[in-house]
Amino acid sequence: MESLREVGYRLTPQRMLIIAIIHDSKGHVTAEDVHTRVTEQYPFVDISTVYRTLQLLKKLHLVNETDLGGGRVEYELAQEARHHHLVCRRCGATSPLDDEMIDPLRARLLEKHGFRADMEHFAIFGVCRTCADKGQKG
Amino acid sequence: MESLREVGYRLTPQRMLIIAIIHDSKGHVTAEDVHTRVTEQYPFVDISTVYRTLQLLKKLHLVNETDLGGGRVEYELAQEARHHHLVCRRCGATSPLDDEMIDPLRARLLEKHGFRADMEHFAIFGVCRTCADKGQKG
DNA sequence: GTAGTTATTGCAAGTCGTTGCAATTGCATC
DNA sequence: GATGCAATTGCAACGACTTGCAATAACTAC
Ligand SMILES: [Mn+2]
Ligand SMILES: [Mn+2]
Ligand SMILES: [Zn+2]
Ligand SMILES: [Zn+2]
Repeated sequence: MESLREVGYRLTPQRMLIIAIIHDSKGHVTAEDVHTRVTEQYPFVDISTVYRTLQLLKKLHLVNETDLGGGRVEYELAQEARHHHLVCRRCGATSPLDDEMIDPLRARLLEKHGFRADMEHFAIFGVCRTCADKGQKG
Repeated sequence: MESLREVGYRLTPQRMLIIAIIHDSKGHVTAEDVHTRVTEQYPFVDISTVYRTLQLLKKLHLVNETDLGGGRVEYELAQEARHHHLVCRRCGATSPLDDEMIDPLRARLLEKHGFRADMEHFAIFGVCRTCADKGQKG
């Protein structure tokens, strides 16, 4: 919470509120979600401030940003245990995916291309088992 | 080119032009690129028609859509050989990535989760070898 | 505590992309 | 080749997010 100041950023009431809200949120929130909750306590905060703060927290790797295809980007506290999401194009269901599933790819990219891939919080689109079964596709 | 009609869509001059432009383009183009070239030949086509046509071609798996972080989405003819892109967050360089690198992940997702992942044209962000070397990070 | 410096904010305007709707047009049928 | 109907288009309005800028306020030094 004080970490912002340690890295040379100013600790404003807006930022404190936004950070607290992100911490209190279970799972993903949109910028609009955050803005709604911020203005309950501090009515004059502009949504652009929320967006700018989220960008800052993302840059500092304190939050992850992901587009799960819902029309608005989602944010989440950067967890200890990295995870990702599978998103079904048919039914819209999302299920979490352990980072171990994609870690081999990260290793391969580093080994073969010298590329240090972030892959902090991926959304992988496709068709879930349930929908594939329904479609009799094999 | 006639494939649209075969699948039950109407073949309009706008669509024919847009498809021809995508075919003639080497590599990625933005909707604005396409619109600019369309209006050179057919001045009254609206950009919303370009967007709608690109969405349609994407749905039919004739083009791939990807956000490489450049502020506008890029489109590309769906190639025979699938590929992806590595994008360096520091220098902005992008390099193509053979699908073989991520195919094992696709297989693992199907095997362990029954999930048929698309992963048609991924953008993977991170730090390229050159930038990592410059930064003396190991 | 005051003053000065500069980051941050709120606001308004801008950008990229999507969408509702009435007018147009492709295409099937006669 | 005329008629009818639904798909498609152009246009304008909208939605999510970003950005320029002047006013404000956090921090630093006294
Ligand atoms: Mn998540
Ligand atoms: Mn490509
Ligand atoms: Zn599903
Ligand atoms: Zn680089």
